[in-house]
Amino acid sequence: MLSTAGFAGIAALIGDPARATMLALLLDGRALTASELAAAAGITPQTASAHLARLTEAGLLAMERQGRHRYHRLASAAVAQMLESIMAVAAGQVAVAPVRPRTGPRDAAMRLLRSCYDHLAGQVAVALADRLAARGQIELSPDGGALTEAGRGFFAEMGLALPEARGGRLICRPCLDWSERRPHLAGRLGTALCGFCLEQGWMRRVGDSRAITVTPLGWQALHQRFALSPQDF
Amino acid sequence: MLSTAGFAGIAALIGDPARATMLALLLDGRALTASELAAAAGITPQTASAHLARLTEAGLLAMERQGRHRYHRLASAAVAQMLESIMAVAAGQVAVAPVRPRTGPRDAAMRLLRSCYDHLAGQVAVALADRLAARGQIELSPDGGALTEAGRGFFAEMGLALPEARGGRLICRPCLDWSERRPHLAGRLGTALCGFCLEQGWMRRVGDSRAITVTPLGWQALHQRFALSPQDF
DNA sequence: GGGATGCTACGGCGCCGGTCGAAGCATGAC
DNA sequence: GTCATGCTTCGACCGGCGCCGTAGCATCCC
Repeated sequence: MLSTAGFAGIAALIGDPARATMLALLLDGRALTASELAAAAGITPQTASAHLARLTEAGLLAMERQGRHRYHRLASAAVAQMLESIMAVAAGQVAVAPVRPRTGPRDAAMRLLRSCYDHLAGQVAVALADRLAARGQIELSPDGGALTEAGRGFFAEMGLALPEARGGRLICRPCLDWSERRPHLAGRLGTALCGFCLEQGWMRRVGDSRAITVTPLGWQALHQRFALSPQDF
Repeated sequence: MLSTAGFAGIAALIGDPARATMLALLLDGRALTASELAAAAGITPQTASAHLARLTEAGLLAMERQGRHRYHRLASAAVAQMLESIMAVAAGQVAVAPVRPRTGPRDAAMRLLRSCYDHLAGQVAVALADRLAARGQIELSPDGGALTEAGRGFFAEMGLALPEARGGRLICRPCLDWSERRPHLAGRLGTALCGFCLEQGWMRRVGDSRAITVTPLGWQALHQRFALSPQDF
């Protein structure tokens, strides 16, 4: 077959626990240094260096040098989507397993709200998508989605600049959440909405994790715009 | 992190060349026996048996016994989509590599038209999607897609029964083609269209490969309905 | 029944690759 | 200049896993 070799090679790269941890850490779209990634994966810098070189060589990561630091990030959205789809399958088989692994408070924050490459994921993100769908502002299915005229007006009134897609239609790609197992907003609309929430000060990244917190101003806005309150979660 | 362990485990399973070959072979959605898969992967039946047991255990494959045969197939569409997304990334890095691996006639047939789990892929499939988009019968983007009113009428006139999605909208998920690097029709519409072409005798599966050929009747229909001719490829 | 076929369980061999220690280069701080 | 920091390269160790041979179990044919 044409691409079986490269196919298995890519998967094998992701298959190593240390590399998988680093890739998962980069899934929020930010760029991290080799040292940070090494510490996160629990390996020495020299080992991480070899891993990062292979990942970059394979086209999964992109690297840019800045002074004596070298920042590594995911090479493309296609890579992020691949990682997400693997996580979705992995989460599915966890659900089959009888043992539900103990989840600490850090995981709780991650499950509530987090960044997913360039958009929002977690309970809040799923709830947002649900509200929009219930109001007929978007239409979602496992296979695709669309923004309705009502939705277009809603976002315009909110002050969110909506990029146009070919054909005059805005696109929202559903992204299967590994914790919720429900689709949420990705695509151009998901990216725009995520950026808007951060710019407006509604949400803030937490430390060096993928977790995101909603600010008091954010809860006010979510309540007003989406009828969502903290006690809903 | 919650799912890093299982995440790497899934990828490691796909990372082995023998298992990757078997999974790629099952990507057309059919169920094959352990012996067939062993022969395709170039390993002995006992080795294949161990591989298949692990893949089934992990929830990637489903197995059903029928007499003294045991048929293995992909466990879900989520698994198929995961494999496709990995192939898309793998194909992308091949394009970066300067060496274009030699492709035989079998690969040529695969590139022209093949099945992709439950829908069509390859040059013909991409051309079909292009025609529909150019006529305004569907709207495609890397993130999602939708069937327009014009498209709904077109398929109804053709005699294709269209399943309804929630919200009254039909969904066509774009699926990035590993050979063409362009989106083609997946989702409910893609599945329905693939089944329709096979039922009408427009296309036929070739042997035990994923390749699909267009019958003379099929070329006639493709010319009439989509203005596509064999010399277009 | 006897024999053939499809598949699986067990044991041992061999090797790929992940790991770290030590050393070598860069870049920046002073 | 001298030193410190961040990262990479090299060499060697070794654990894990893919592989097959042999044997055992289930199913079908005659």
